[in-house]
Amino acid sequence: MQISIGRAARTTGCPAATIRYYERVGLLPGAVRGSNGYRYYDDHDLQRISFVTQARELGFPIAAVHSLLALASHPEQPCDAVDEQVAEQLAAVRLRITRLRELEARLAQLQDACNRHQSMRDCGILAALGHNAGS
Amino acid sequence: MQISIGRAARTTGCPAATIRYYERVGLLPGAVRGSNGYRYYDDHDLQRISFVTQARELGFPIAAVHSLLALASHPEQPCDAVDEQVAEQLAAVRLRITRLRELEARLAQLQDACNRHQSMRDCGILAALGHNAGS
DNA sequence: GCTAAGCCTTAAACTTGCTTTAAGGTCAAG
DNA sequence: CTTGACCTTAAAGCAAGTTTAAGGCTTAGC
Repeated sequence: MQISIGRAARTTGCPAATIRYYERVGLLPGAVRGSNGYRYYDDHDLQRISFVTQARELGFPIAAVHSLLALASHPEQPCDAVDEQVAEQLAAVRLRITRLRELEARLAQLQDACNRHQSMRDCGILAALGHNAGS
Repeated sequence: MQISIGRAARTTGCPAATIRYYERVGLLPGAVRGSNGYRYYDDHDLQRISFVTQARELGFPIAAVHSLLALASHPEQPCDAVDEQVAEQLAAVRLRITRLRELEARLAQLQDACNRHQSMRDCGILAALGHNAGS
């Protein structure tokens, strides 16, 4: 069952332009073309698009998705390398969460610094940004 | 007291190339130039560089820093608008934290899905990525 | 049969927030 | 007076797409 790129986009949730982009950067093989030049996709292609989309949504950079795909094409091998990639990505996500929480604390503090007065002259926010108080 | 861009960079922690970039995009006024064409900065300039750097570190997009600077230059006005920007940014950060925690949960699950076996054929990770299990 | 909407094609430019490179002028030390 | 660190500019590169321009296909309605 062959479907056009627009339908593939609606099916997978990955925009058509992005599918073309993934093809260009080698994450997807060149699609089968109709006599009109249109790309057509079957179930297998859709699965691959989903794989890439899921991996990207999980925050894996394009290069990491490349290597996941390469690993996935050798089902005999042990999956240690895949594990490692996941662990790495998990660590990266946790680091980002930590950073963002620090940021959240600073912003909340900034919010407190204002709150009680009306003119910007005495607003703690602008003062805090001015010199490196708060960091 | 005038210092060169390199010293200003070391003092503020903002790389020289980035200071030039901020000047180009209008976050910093054009610096005073020596007869050699070099940029020179005084304390006031350094404060402005710090303001911009701090705001960027807090995740404010360039456009938001622009508007914070515009607001900061009218000290008579009430600071509601500044509050609002901070609140907005805080909300954005909290949203990102939420998203990242979801991501963390999915990745942790993915990690569990493997763990117990050795060949990629049965590895839950690749299976989970293949179709939209796990999402 | 014809037209208009809606889908497809490509290459190339735009986005954000810088960083890096290339090619060259300047300045301070030894 | 030469070496090395610093400064200048314009331009290209990065991630990861998105948007635009200019054009061809296809299909439903009249």
